[in-house]
Amino acid sequence: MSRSSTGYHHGDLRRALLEAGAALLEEQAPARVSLREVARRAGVSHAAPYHHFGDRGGLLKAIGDACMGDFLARQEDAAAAEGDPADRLVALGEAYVSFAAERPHAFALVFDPELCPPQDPSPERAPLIARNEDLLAECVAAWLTARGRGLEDLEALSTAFWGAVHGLAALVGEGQLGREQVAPALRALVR
Amino acid sequence: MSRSSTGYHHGDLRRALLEAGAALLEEQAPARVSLREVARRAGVSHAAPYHHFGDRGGLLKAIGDACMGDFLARQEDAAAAEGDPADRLVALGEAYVSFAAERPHAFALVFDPELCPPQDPSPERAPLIARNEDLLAECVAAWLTARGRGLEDLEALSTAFWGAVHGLAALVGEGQLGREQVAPALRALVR
DNA sequence: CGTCGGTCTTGACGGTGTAAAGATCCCGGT
DNA sequence: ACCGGGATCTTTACACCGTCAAGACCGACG
Repeated sequence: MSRSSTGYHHGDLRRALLEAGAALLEEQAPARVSLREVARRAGVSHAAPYHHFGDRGGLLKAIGDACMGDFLARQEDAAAAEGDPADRLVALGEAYVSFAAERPHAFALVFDPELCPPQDPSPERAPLIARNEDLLAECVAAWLTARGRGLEDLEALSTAFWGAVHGLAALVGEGQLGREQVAPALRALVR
Repeated sequence: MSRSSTGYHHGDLRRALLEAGAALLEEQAPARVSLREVARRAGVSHAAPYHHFGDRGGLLKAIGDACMGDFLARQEDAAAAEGDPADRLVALGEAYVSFAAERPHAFALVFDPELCPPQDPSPERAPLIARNEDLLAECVAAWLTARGRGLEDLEALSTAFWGAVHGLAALVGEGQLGREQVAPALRALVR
């Protein structure tokens, strides 16, 4: 079960399909990545993917899990920086937005409710979501205490900040906003 | 060119297709509304739509224009209410979000960059967009002056508020957020 | 009354997702 | 050593989709 392709049996088809699908996703929107094209790029027949992922949704969901990992990793890098809590919050937001700007289709996939249903996420994805929520709440809490405010509004402010950051990211990813408009908006938000 | 369907010539096919498409959009995501199903529901052959809309994208774009009209109308109703500028801002946001919650597929269509490109919007849509931006800026400006602040941050704060409201709407429409989480978040935002 | 142009239908093509059946190969038990 | 079972991959087939080309139909205008 190694990497050698012995002709008939591929050896590592699952990974190859995931990579081909991810590559395709960088070029086209999730709705446009087709099972058959992914199989074509992986050099196998169009029905081969069915053994590893139940159907098209399964493949896209698995790709979405990988994208979610990248997405979280970028946010953690940004939030790991030292500095003023307000700057950290802005950095987290800019990381969120920059992912959506640079990989709009991956971003769209991660939040596609049909492909990646937020209810009962995959076992691989659930911890990433939890970690992301913790990261957000932690940054907001640090910002609150740095401003001498209590934590009674933590939840409301966390979802508000998530909303703001997610909205800016979506608008940039959809081409409604220029990327240069994001930083001023974020700075205005954290006062 | 009236409403009678004389058997062969429909008489008002364009409107009928728009209505059938809009109805289908209430049930399914934009990616899943098919030209053929719309034609089926309108009682015509599968190629009939091509005379009125160039292709599938044309039909979806026209439906999207209508949805944008509904969307703007709802925001204007909300912002027309009297009261504290902060409350007006919250009301505008809740109208924005409630549209996304009640008609998630219409909301998704309006902001779909492939179907409804934000660059060179249709002549029917452009004034709606402009009106919407004015409405937002006006509400934010009133809120700013009510709080005794100058208007130097108007643009940044307008896009920040747009982002927040759009993000909350998207997250609710995608099922990531419960609708009951929105109002507290909005109130926390306007302080 | 004829014919002309717009409206709608029919039929075809290539692409898609999916299911069923067949081919091929690896692996474990004898 | 071998051979049989099960996993992997291919082939074939079907229904649906968007799109195009050709034809049928009808209203309107000469």
